[in-house]
Amino acid sequence: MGYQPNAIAQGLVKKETKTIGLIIPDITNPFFPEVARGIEDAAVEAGYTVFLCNTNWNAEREERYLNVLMQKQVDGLIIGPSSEEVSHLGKILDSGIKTVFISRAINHANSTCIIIDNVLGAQQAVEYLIQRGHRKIAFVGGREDISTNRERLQGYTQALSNNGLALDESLVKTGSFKRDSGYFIMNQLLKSEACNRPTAVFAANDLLALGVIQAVKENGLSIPSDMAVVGFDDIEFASLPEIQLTTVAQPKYDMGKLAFSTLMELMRGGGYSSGRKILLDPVLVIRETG
Amino acid sequence: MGYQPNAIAQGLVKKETKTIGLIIPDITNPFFPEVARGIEDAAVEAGYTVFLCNTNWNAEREERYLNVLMQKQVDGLIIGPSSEEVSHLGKILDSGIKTVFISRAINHANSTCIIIDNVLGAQQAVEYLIQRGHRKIAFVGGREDISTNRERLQGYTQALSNNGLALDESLVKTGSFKRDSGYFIMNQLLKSEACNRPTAVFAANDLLALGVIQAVKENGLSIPSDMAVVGFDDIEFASLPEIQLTTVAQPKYDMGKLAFSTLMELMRGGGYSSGRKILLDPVLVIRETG
DNA sequence: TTGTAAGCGTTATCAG
DNA sequence: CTGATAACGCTTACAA
Repeated sequence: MGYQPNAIAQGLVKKETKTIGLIIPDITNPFFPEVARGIEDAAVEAGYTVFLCNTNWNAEREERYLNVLMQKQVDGLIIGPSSEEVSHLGKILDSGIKTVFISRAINHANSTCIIIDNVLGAQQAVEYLIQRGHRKIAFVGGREDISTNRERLQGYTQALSNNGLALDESLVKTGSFKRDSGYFIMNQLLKSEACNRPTAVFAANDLLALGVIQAVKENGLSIPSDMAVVGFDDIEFASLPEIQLTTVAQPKYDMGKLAFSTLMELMRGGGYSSGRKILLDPVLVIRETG
Repeated sequence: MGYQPNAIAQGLVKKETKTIGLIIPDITNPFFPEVARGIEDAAVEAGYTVFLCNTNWNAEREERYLNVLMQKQVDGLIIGPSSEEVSHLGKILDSGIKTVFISRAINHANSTCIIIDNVLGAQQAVEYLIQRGHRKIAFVGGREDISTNRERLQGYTQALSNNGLALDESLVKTGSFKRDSGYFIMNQLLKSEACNRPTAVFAANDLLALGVIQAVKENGLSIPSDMAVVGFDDIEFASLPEIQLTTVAQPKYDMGKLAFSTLMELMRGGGYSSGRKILLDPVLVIRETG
């Protein structure tokens, strides 16, 4: 007869809200909506509502969302951390609220996280480039303080040294994980004498790669003959016929599903899964830009 | 001293949760993240937390989210409806919860909504195509039962009749608002005899246009000489140098900000803004596909 | 089986 | 001005 139970009062007594919070750094990067969809599909199926919060790579905003969600007694949290500044994140862990980290680990002993093997992925990408004959390969990265970036950089340097190539610091540039940053960095890289220029670029994500490609084309060079470009993530647009970006694919949607089921285990009290690090395998998708 | 007020108990007595719900049909379509960001930025500034829910164009899921959000006593709701089936939406309005509809109006007397003039936008796009000499222009639409689609179709037919062109039913096709749907429809359209083929396509959104373009290219035709394509929305990827999609732009981010400030007015009890329909102006962005 | 009372963590009100 | 207390709407446990 039109009666709606009041979930607030319910939550007060049951100490369970059938609600989880999802915090991501950039809803505008197609990578995150894809994992969010995986999480949401799994959550809906299990009777949960997910509250998606976007921090815009802003640590303050992240902390604020964290507090609000905790106050609101969400039963669990899935966080794609926007910084390595773990002081506020550590507080969460210690407060006992069930949390799963995605896409990047944080420095906390028993944090549960689901990440991709960034080192391996980057290494595969760069080794592929080397195989194709490239010797001067640039690294165009995102934010320096983000582990994702550090790990992909590590894979890059590892691939170089595995193949007896020296690391040229002038070919390593970082900015933010956005398209305009890739565009800006690549334009800088192209300013140097033609003989010192890289012949290939490994970009730390697809958005950066898209910016790199734009800069390359605007400078009258063609891809991949003058400049090979490889990205990371395999967002949907990477497969467009006009783009055909060679990139390291992450299982985005499945990562989301896995994140929720792992959180579910945690919430059900399966303490054994706490502190678990789940490492997923990347796969290099070869298309036409590199 | 580490004390966190319990927002649940607070909400119970204060009947205010400093929380709003945002329901959108497809987080995977870059159009929505962009408006969500506008909403979120405005909300955070005003001390609100926004709970983003993605219905996947699924009316059942929409209703479910609606109920949960109502139970949770969100102070307000911003909804991008995923269907015109307003029975459950009407219930919401009648329950008195402050609501702003975005991107499509619903059939309810005093609903407040922020929409773009779809008829005008489509008309501009198609008239541009006619101006460029096209006589056989196809309409590739999204879901038939969505007003957005109907209105854009209406603009299309209006542009034709304004210019003394007959409406050819065989050139009007609808599916869903996704890329694969555009791809599928265009392939069908290209099956007909070359002489009956359209020379231009107006797609009801950019995702569809991207699918159309893919089909056209795979059939060995070039754009825009063999087939001109115009989209709708102006998502970020439309401006990529490889894409350069001609499209009808919507002020996505500002639409989000406006949606929140309008909701704020409603929540503050400014009854005068209830039932208001805010109609935004589209602008045709001419690039290289048409 | 049906009904009543206690308590969840706040805030707001009303005596003192 | 301060400190005790009712009330918010529900669930659950226990008594009738």
